[in-house]
Amino acid sequence: MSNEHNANLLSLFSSIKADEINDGLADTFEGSLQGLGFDVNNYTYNMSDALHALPKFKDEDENDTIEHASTLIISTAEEKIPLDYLLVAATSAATKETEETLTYLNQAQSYELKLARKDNGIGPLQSIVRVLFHERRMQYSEKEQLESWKNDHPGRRFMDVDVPLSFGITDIVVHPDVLNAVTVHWSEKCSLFIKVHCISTEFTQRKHGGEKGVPFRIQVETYTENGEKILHCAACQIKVFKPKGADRKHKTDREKIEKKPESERAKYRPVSNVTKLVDVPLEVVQHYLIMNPKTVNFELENPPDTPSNTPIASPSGTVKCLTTTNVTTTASTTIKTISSNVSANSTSAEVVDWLNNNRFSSYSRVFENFSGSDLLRLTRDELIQICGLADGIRLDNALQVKNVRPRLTLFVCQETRSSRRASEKGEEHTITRVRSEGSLSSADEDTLLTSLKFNTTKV
Amino acid sequence: MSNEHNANLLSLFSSIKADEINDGLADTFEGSLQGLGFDVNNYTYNMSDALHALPKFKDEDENDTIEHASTLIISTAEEKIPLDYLLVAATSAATKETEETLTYLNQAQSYELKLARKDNGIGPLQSIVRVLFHERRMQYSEKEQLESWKNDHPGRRFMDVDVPLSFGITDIVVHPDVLNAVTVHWSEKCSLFIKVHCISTEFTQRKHGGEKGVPFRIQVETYTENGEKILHCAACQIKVFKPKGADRKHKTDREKIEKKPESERAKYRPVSNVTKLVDVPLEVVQHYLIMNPKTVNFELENPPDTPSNTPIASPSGTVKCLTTTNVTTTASTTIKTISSNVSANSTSAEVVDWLNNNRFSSYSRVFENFSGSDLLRLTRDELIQICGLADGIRLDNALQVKNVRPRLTLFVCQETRSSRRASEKGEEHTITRVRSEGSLSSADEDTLLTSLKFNTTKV
DNA sequence: AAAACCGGTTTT
DNA sequence: AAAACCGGTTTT
Repeated sequence: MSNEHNANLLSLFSSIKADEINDGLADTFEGSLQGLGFDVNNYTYNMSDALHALPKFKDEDENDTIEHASTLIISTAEEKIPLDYLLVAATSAATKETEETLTYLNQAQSYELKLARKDNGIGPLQSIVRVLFHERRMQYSEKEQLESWKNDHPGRRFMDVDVPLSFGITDIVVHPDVLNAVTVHWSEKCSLFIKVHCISTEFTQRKHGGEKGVPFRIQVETYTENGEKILHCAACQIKVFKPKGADRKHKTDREKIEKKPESERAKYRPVSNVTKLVDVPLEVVQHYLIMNPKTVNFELENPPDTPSNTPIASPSGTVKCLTTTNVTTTASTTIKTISSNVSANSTSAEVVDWLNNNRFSSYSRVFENFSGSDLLRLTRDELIQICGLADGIRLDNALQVKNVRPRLTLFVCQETRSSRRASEKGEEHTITRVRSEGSLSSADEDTLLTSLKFNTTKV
Repeated sequence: MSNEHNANLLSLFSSIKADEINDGLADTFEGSLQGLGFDVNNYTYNMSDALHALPKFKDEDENDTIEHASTLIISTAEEKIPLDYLLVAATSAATKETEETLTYLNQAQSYELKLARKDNGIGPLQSIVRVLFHERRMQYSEKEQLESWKNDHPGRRFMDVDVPLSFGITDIVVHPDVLNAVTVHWSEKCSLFIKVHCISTEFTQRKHGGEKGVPFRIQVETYTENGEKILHCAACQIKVFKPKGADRKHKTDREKIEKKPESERAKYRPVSNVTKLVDVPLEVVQHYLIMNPKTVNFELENPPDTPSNTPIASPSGTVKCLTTTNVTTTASTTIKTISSNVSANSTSAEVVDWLNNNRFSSYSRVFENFSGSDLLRLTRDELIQICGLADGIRLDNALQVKNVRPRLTLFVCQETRSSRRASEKGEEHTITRVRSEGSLSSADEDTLLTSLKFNTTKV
């Protein structure tokens, strides 16, 4: 709750020598974090590289001890709020005990992600579910990778939530500019069904077969209801294959392990039908911010129990959001582009008016005899055929948006098709209210801005 | 020699019903052509589809007999000028006797292509060596495929001749706009060492591993010295793999065949260390012209011995080039862009002048202290680093051109680097004169225009 | 759904 | 240079 101690973690990092982290810290970490299933080297390398990337990093500070950093990370591994995230998908048989778990997913297939709270002390929560690159190397170029993927898959998202299947959620928020994350509001426990659309081989260098796919991670961060403070974070490593690819990979993994002698086999993790997301120390979450120079800070609750004489360890150190202005501006611009809308009751004259008012005037002749329902009946692919790729997608998106709240940076996910699908299946769900109207508090807005800052440099 | 009978083969094709060719003609052909190693169905399908593509094709002409076409093709299979082309690369073990030979090549590796004349009756020859798509489907979109490949590989050619290794050639002509063919002049016999840079998987639909690569063909056409008349044509099917891929493919083919029972194995072709190019009836060569509506006719010698009452079979029927004007105009435009040139003796002032006069003025400051030899010493990659991809390649190309003959559509290949490489190796070659000066007769020009018309719609 | 194929890539 | 790996694709 306290904002008075704005300790900037960057100032700590600038006092640690990178080589010392690489050489000595990994060993120190390993014993403490291995039980959590972390690839410790991954994090230390990340941090080392992040330090190199920082403009203010100074080699002459090498006299400082590394105890600070060590204390920092280990201390925050203690959980203050017990939360559990479980991905219902099997782990690979080919990962050793010393390695992080690896879970194979099929592209666009729905997998259940269970979020559960194990205490009763606090109110409703909101969680951000992200698909990130698992490797430092890729995280550095995340913005470019996302941008390039966006160009190759116009109108597509990195990940989606299968809303009709999901339950226990009071709200779900999908920002159209943040392709790799969604925010869900929930209370006691909930199940999200997530679909990942990007596949691991799309980010390899040559994009030809034969290359190992790039690993992603699914990361869940949980914040207080107002989104002001991060409470908890956990993640698991995944690889995403073309449909059926995950099954085949599981099979070849099994065959590979079965061929090994018993002594070798003992080194591997037992396969599990579900993947438990492993806690990420909240300081490590900072790492993703460091990756991106324009998204510097975020707010922390339960700060590290570090001695108060270290640069970072102000007892309740919270870091206030900084550069929110640009984000808000850009987002509200986006909103304007799809402000009013066509309904199934619209006449053809109203359709033409709407087209003209929404920069689709070059298509008003094409659609001059279309009623609202005629237009709404067109599929995305048909719209693309008629209007071309870019405008077709834009028109489809515009037609799907039901209500738009001005001045708000959030968008509603396209519930119509999903809901229809759900009722066809006759499935029952607990509250799966999709937020489509009403206003948000400024606190809500802050939370999403935090979300934006994690994953994009310019929105 | 006679130009008086300008029988247009297209007029014949428009009188044949496509279905009849598909249904009956293949059988008729098979016996006659199988000995030549042709995939007869391939040609008949090609022709059938070509007919469908012709605007003037008329279904009501179905009363015409198919005898004409049958006679036409078989009669021209008789060789009038005995020529032999041999590609020194092994055939696949996995092709059946009923199938055409298939030869695997590694990308960018030099393979010897031996051209030999078996008579002494005629003067010097010129041959066009092309890399084409083997399949009808791909041939239809050849222009688009080439264009797209060009964009993905700026400054690269489909195929090249390794000039230092080659011998017996009196001249070699590489047109910068025709990426998939070269013209060589020779007399008795010669050996070209050809390198193919495009690989078969680059033209599959998804470009991911797992897809069978698209087959190409190497086709050699030989013309009279003045290039006016085609004497002979032969081809072989190839697949091009990334380096070493051909060797691996040969190995897996062998393993695949060895697993089969003897009865099955008998159906396969014996492997050969060399690939003999199989004669293509000259009328079939027309097929490639039909593929492309803008490149209609070419000149024929030794016309088919068909009855004179058929539309096509004028006894010495030659077809005169038609739409040469566009080609010539465009080509001479190209020439202007690299008209004057920098020599090793140029002063830095002359270099700047040249840059300014050749639309490189934005780089004249960068190179203001470069003498001609300084500039010429830069590698292609260095030029790209300095000027960016497009201009770097353009500058490299411009600098490599030694002499430019105005009004001529031919360009000299870049002999400097190759020659240097050759002398380093200390290899001996017979006359490998690269044409770099002097003028060409208008007959030469005609030949190359023919070349152009085969492979490009707009030059 | 499972198995085989395919050819680029990486390892040995 | 040869063998194994990799994961998308095609066949069964």
